[in-house]
Amino acid sequence: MPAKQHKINIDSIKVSCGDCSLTDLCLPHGMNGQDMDKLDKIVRRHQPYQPGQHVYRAGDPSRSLFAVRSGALKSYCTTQDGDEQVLGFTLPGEIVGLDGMSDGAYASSSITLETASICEMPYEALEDLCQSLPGLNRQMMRVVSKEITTDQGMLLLLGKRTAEERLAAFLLSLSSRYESRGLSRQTFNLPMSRQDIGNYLGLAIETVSRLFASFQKHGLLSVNRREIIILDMQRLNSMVEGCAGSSKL
Amino acid sequence: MPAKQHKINIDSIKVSCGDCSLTDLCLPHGMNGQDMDKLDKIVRRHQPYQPGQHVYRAGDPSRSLFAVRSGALKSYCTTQDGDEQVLGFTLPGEIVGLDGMSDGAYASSSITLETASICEMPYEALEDLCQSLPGLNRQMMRVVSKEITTDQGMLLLLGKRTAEERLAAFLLSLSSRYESRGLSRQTFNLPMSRQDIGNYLGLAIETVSRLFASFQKHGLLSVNRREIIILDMQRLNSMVEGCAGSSKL
DNA sequence: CGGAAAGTTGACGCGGGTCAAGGAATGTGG
DNA sequence: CCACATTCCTTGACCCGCGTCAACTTTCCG
Repeated sequence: MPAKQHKINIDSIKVSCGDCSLTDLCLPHGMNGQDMDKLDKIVRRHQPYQPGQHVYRAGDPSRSLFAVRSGALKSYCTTQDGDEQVLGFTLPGEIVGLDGMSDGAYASSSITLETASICEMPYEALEDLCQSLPGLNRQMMRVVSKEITTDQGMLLLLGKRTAEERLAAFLLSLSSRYESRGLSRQTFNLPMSRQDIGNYLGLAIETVSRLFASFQKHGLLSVNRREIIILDMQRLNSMVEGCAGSSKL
Repeated sequence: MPAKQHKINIDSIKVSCGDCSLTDLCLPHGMNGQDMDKLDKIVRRHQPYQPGQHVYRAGDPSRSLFAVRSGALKSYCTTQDGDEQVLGFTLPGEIVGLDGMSDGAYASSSITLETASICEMPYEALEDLCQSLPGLNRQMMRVVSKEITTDQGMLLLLGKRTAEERLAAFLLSLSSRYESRGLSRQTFNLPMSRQDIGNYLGLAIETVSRLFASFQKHGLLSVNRREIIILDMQRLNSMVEGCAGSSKL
């Protein structure tokens, strides 16, 4: 079975940055063909990651950024007393590994939640490329800056919002992110467990479960295990009104 | 009075990046004299900001980073329903304005808590300079990346820690940041109000007040309004054991 | 001196955490 | 194919940390 998978996937990953449908979310935004070729050369395309496989771990020497082409990742860090804090989820077209650029090692870990294909971009090569492509430099800054505002939106959520508002904001964030890559914004599958959701939102798993039940009871959602159907986008939106950064959370 | 202040301060701000004692915290880290001169040329040195004066506001077109030379800033954003979320405090040697690089406008506001002298560094000039100084480019990425890991440490704090642990972590963060710029790590003055602390840590102002009283009662601190003396660094540390990113919060 | 802003302290109640028990889906070996 | 275990999720009962409300004190500043 692994052998067969290889064959299939070697084909499917033979894609250049130019062909990738995620361009406007990923780094090459606004590049011309020639520049894209250069970027294309430094990107390493791995065979697909298995579910539960680490992309990198906290403390690993950091050498690359990773762009998700398909699948989903969970970023987290672990405290000394052993428990885990989920920092975020990465969907196709999004980038992880930014937190490794400060001191040579990743500050967090990143693990796949489902089978994923991922592009690796070594820092050094990116840096060199930035020297010749000012546009890339700016785009990288934009990505990093976006990450900061996203995290800050999350701070607001955790500091000021009720459990209900947090879950609503979380669902709307997923919805809009799926929509922006051409998928349905009403219907989608959660790639992560209740455990992960609760951890991420600073809530007990039981609270998450109760809220899903409550949302369903009030006609906001239809929930079946990990399948979500948003029935009343309006009211869901009104619950998080005033929350900044609904973009990615 | 404003006139007099002007005179005093024109003298005190006549300093080049080379002379600045904050070099290893600020951008010029590891630059040679010639490179420093170039950076020096693009830095705009303002006359001191008055307490309560905005450095920039959310929504303003973003053009520059700002390095704090003395004083202290508060960064915050405002929700649609009017309330404020404090995102962080900026001490001398630290930089704000990173969240403006993503889409041409600042996502947060920054205001002085006390009289402050601040260096302004326009993005464009920095970008140009990065083309000729690869070291600066890397250093900027490091600063931005650091900001991300800091915010993520804060997410952990808000998501998983009790009120007690949050305040302890906050005080230790201030302590180590003051120490790293040559001040006492035991004794310092809080530049911010209880209001700001509570807002930042996701706590009610009354809770903050009670915790200060409790810490004092147990011999951890001496608190007198905004003057803090840390009496038992050991035990304070043991309260936040396991929290990541105690560096800046 | 008066009025406002900042900080402290006590009483009370609720949101959501914790504990416990019980489904439902998926995997595993016989 | 079925017993059985395991993981994930749900639901109920209880209770505690911290937010809310309110009264008071202290400091600040004209």
